[in-house]
Amino acid sequence: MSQTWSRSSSARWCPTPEQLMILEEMYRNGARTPNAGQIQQMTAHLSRFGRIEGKNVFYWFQNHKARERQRLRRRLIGRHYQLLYSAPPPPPPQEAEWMAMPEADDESSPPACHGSLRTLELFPTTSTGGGLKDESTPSSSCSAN
Amino acid sequence: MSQTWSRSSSARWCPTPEQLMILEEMYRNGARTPNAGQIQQMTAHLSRFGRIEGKNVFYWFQNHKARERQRLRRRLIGRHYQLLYSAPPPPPPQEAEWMAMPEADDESSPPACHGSLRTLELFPTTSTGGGLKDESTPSSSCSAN
DNA sequence: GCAAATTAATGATTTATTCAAG
DNA sequence: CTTGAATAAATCATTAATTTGC
Repeated sequence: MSQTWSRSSSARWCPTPEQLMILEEMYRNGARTPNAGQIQQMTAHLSRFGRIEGKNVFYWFQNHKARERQRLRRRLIGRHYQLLYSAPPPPPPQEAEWMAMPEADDESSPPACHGSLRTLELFPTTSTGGGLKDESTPSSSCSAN
Repeated sequence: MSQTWSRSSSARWCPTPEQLMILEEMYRNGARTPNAGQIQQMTAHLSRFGRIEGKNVFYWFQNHKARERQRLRRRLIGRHYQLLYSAPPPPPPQEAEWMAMPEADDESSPPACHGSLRTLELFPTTSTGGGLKDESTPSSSCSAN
């Protein structure tokens, strides 16, 4: 798409310092994925400092968020886990009854860190709810939704 | 409580990048609520990359599923509140109205900087409701950063 | 000091997910 | 099982920094 924007219109929006400042401020204040209404307002106000459209604001937040995350991720990947084993059986049951858990909470380990690898081998995990046999799993056959 | 998990050995399982990747891959492949047999297999394979127990796998799936759901739910409800006409051409090149997002927030958890916030004057919500207009300062000097 | 070449940032598009509805 | 809604991730493309040679 070599759009020969011979015209003067910049091919793409270029934020003015003021706009950028405001955007960053909003981001710092928690704005992460503004909705249509918010974007409209933001755009309306930002346009006082230069030409800007809603999509620019939308994209800006998308990119900013994604890249911020990306950077964190990269800096964080330097961390090697491998803390080794921790034998003591935590509060939960052993591997024989844990399946009995009716309701697992929803706050324990935030799967945060990601790694970088691109080769996984999965065995046919057919979750057809009948493929495998559950040996000891007593009651509660947690039926998937 | 009784156990004084000194430091080191994290009291709770901490997935290695490889394990996390494999788990996510399995999730993507459809595994949502693996049964005992499946969990055993998964655990067996995952243990090649670090210490892990069946309950860890079980909990991981429970939490992952629950969080995905929660996240989506949040988006949808946020949308429901002001989903009047929000058209969705954010990605598309066409410029019209763009999208509608849930609400501002984050889950990626930026390092910190949340605590005290500051009274950011997010523009007085004056022109609320339609005053969409962007145009002013045609050629803005692109110079930021 | 400047201009071409190279690299780094970052705006804009496309693609792949997710869960929920029908 | 298929489709709808809405991203976020991955990718493309263009602008700005910088590096280099003169």
